[in-house]
Amino acid sequence: MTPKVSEEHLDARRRQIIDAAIACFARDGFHRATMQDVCHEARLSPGAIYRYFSGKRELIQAIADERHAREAEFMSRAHEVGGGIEGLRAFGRVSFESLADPDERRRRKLGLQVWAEAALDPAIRTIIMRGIDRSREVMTLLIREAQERGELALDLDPDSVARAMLALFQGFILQQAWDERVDVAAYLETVEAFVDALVASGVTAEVGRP
Amino acid sequence: MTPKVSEEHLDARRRQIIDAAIACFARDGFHRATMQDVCHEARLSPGAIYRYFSGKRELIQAIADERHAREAEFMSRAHEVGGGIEGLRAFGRVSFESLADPDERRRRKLGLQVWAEAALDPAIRTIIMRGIDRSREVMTLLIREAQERGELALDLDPDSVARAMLALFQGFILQQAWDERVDVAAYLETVEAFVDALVASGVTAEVGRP
Amino acid sequence: MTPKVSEEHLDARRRQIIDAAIACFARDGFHRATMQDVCHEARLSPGAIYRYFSGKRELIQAIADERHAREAEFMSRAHEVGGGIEGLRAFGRVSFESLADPDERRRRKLGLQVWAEAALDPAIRTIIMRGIDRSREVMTLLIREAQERGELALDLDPDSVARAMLALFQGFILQQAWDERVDVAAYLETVEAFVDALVASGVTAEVGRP
Amino acid sequence: MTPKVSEEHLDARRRQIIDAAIACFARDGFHRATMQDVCHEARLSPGAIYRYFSGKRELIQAIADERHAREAEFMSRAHEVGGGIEGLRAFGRVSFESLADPDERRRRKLGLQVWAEAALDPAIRTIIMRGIDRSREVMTLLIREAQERGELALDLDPDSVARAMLALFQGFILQQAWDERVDVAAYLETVEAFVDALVASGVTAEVGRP
DNA sequence: CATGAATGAGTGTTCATTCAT
DNA sequence: GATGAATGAACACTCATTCAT
Repeated sequence: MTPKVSEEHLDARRRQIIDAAIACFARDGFHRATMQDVCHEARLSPGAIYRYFSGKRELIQAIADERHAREAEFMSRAHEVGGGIEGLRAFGRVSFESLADPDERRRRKLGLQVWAEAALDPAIRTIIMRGIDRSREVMTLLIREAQERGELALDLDPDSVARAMLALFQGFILQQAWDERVDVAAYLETVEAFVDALVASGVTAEVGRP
Repeated sequence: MTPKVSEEHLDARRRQIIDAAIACFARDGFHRATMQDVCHEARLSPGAIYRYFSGKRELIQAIADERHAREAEFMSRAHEVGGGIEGLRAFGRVSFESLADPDERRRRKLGLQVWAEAALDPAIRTIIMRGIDRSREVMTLLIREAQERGELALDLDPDSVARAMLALFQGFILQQAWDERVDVAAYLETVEAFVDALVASGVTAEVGRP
Repeated sequence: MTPKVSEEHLDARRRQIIDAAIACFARDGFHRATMQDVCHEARLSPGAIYRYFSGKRELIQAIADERHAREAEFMSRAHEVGGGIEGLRAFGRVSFESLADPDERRRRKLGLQVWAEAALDPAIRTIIMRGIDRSREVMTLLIREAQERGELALDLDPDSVARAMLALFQGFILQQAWDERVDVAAYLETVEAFVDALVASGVTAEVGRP
Repeated sequence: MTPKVSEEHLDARRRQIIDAAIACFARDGFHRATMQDVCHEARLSPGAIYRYFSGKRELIQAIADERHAREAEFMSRAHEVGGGIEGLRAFGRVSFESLADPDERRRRKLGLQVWAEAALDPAIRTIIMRGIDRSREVMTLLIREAQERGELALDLDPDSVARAMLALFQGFILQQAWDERVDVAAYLETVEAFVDALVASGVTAEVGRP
């Protein structure tokens, strides 16, 4: 009647399985990787895995969920730093810096599989959209703040700018998934130059007005 | 004695099969879509399809190849318009305008599957990289031209800028794959605002120097 | 109404197809060799082949039939030479000498496929049994003649001796199918020594009787 | 925690599958018999069978391997009886007596399929040659022994005689595969008469020499 | 709780055969 | 007569999932 196994044990098992699944899915993709592969990687039997997850689909969703939670964490950290342009910059820096970690890079590669799956499976889409929409909202907020502070031109559509900032990150993830050697630092510098230019032109425009 | 069907017939069959495959793969993904699905969609028997393609893998590669060819066509069109910033702008416009076509949007959605596959399968990667690297090279060239003409700041790394421009496009494809309702026009306007800002700040910097 | 194509043409086509089939079946076996293989080997289309043979099965049967005819020819040649032991010896020599020809060896290898098929398919069995039973009958006859002439002991069962002589040939075919290097001449010599011994002991027994 | 089934269970399953395969393959041949047939015969699912054998090919090889092991057993039994001619005779008797068992006869019929396959597939060839070469070596040894003891003429080539003895057995297997009704006892008697004759003529020759 | 043997529907693919041209 | 594109019923094999132990 009372739980025979501690809560920690259960959590540890879940972690063990999710980590194994991440390893397998990142290596071979969701569809080529088999549940047997995950079992071997986790050093667990199929029965054990099916005790924690109802099936492959749920395992994929759990992984997508994890990514979303991590994304949300980045969000909050960015917001702590400050508002307006400064917050936006912090957000970008935090995001790109994470790509230096090879472990995170592997996760991102898996993230690409999730993105593709999201385009086909509404359940996955809902999960990842929660994270991405949240990011966009935070950025939209920061952009509006920047506009209010006069750091950014008022005629820019905050939502589109947020989408563009997001695209600059997502596109880089793609390019890095295909070729590990791309220079993160140089790219980040360029992204910051974009922001600088946007700010500069905004100010100029402001100043230029009578 | 010569019932050999015409070359056109053969080409038409190939098209028929590829179109059916695109429909199926875009709907269900490469892995969930079965060859039987493709057969039904193409109203052809398995044997017929295997006469034109050696297997599912080759079908996927043929589709990836097509995308690459289409991409290359966009390239050349952009280059015709002009050099420097003007060429870059044309390139963006042509690319984004294509996204208005619902048929092209379906293809882009499938393209996302190809991107994910490319991260796992070197053969697919090679195919799509041909197209993407070509795009990047053309853009890098246009950016260098713009720098020489004084349209763009000299301290920008042309390759990274090209990557960023590409990312602005790729990221948008992603976002559109998840939510069809995103506003293409507004996004394009913002991307152009980015370019304007970059040009403006480059000129200013130039002018500002003694 | 009148045949547009000469009888010779038809026969030539049949030969062309059978030869191609022999080549393919000897190389890969009946089951692994495809009708397409036969088509390529014969430089003919499937439609053409199906005009001459109703299917793969009939093609196999036609090949088995050919072997039977060839076997029957050996028979008659052996009988021409003479009766009794001399005929038996001639029969053996003719049979084994044919194995020196590499082309015939290839045919024999195919013959092994036919033997295996005969154990499963009554139609094939009937065909090959016609040839083999005929051989046995001829040999039984020769053995009886030899017994009547006092060349062979009377207590030998003619049918069993014929079976044994046949087995000495068939077993060698098998061994040669697995290893081409076996020494035909040495083997033939041994078989003849067997016959000599049989004759010698038969004579001795005869002489030994009061 | 330890639901790992016993080693015996695993062995029993292997047997169950091999027996089912033998039944199917003997009935329809390797190529006409489907894995589904084997599944039904074994009352097991495809997945279960593929847990024990990697494919149809391995199943065939396992069956060939079994035959080889059985052959080797006959060998050793024959050798126990004695050396020289007596051993050779024992060898023949043991081999032919086994053919009285209908179960063994079914296995021999399947053996014919293996022989045919061996002529095409080097892997199968290697397996069966191990058994057959071993038999030949043992027989060659016995023949040499017989020659040393003066039981057999010295001018006989031991290897060829061994081949001939083997052929007498193999050829009979063939003939029995096509027609079950052949008289094993009569044939064995004839084979023994051959050996008697060989011995008699050898001794005579020996004695006849000054 | 965990195991892993077993399931069986479903996969990509083949190939003997047909038939419009 | 001949062609070869097309058919479609199998085929060998896989793998997510279950359940007796």
